[in-house]
Amino acid sequence: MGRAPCCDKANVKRGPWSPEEDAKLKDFIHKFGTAGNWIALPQKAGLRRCGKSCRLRWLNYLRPNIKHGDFSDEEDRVICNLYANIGSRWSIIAAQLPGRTDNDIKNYWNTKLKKKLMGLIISNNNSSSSYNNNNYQKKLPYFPATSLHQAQQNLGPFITGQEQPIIIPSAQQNIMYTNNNNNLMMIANNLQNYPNFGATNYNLQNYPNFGEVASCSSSDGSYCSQMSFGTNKDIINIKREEIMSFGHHDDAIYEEINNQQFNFGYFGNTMHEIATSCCTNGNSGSTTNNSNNLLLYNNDENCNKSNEIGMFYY
DNA sequence: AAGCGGTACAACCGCCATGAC
DNA sequence: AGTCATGGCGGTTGTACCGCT
Repeated sequence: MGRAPCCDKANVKRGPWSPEEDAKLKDFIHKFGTAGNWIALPQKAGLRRCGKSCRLRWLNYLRPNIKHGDFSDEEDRVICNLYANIGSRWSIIAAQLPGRTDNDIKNYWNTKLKKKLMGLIISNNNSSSSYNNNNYQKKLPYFPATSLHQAQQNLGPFITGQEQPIIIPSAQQNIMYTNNNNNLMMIANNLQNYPNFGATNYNLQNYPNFGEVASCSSSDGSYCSQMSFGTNKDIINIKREEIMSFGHHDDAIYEEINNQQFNFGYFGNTMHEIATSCCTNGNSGSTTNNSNNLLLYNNDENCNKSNEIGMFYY
């Protein structure tokens, strides 16, 4: 037996609210408040609506001082910053933006802001030139680095000091990078669509040298096996064979650091694997020093590199 | 003008936490 | 301590609108 419905679904009106209904709800709440009981409110107010529907209508549209649309750059920045830190906790994000509702912010993120940020992904075969547009870059939020101490706390056992390589969970969602022009990119954010990914949380945006320099190089001319952030000391060794074999090891993702394997996340069972490589011009395998593109690929069922998801430019 | 696809956003659904009893 | 009603929340859906063909 399931939960009893909160209202008689057959006898309540659904769909868009009419101005008359809005007026009734506003009038009632102004006179009597909600009395702490939304379920009983519609009957008292003479509305053929579910109590939950009344609550939503009031909180999202009728209560005073609600703002709609026209998100400012500052609001964009706050949303991006918080999303990068806490994910889709819309109510918490909304609490930082007076007049904004969680629903509004959620819709804004899903329909506009995410695309705005992910506009940095270069689709197949496109050149990166359009992403050098200054007008666009100026609007990007910037995530300042904090302390090494905090970074070490966040990274836990995976950072042993600046002299040591660190793991970059390259496919972890919501990781922000900036280059030396303060241009920000969100990398691999689309991987949030793989629900089991991210079993381990990292917060690399607090790594002190993030926000400074990002570069990519090839050690043997055939593929990128190193990415550098900040200084030459901060080398991320990416063993491409491992990255190319996402999902091969019990659906886990490994990187090898100092001859030790670290598992830093899982994909679900049904996804096709993802491969990465760095390159300068969108062609896999043609990597050169100081490239600043990262390609993501879908792999097919046989784990052969298939179509490109997109190229991240940073 | 009609059909179609894409987009934006209001509204709904269902799960979960909380508090009253 | 257990049960249940309610509110809160995030994900998803429905639909109006718009631009393109």
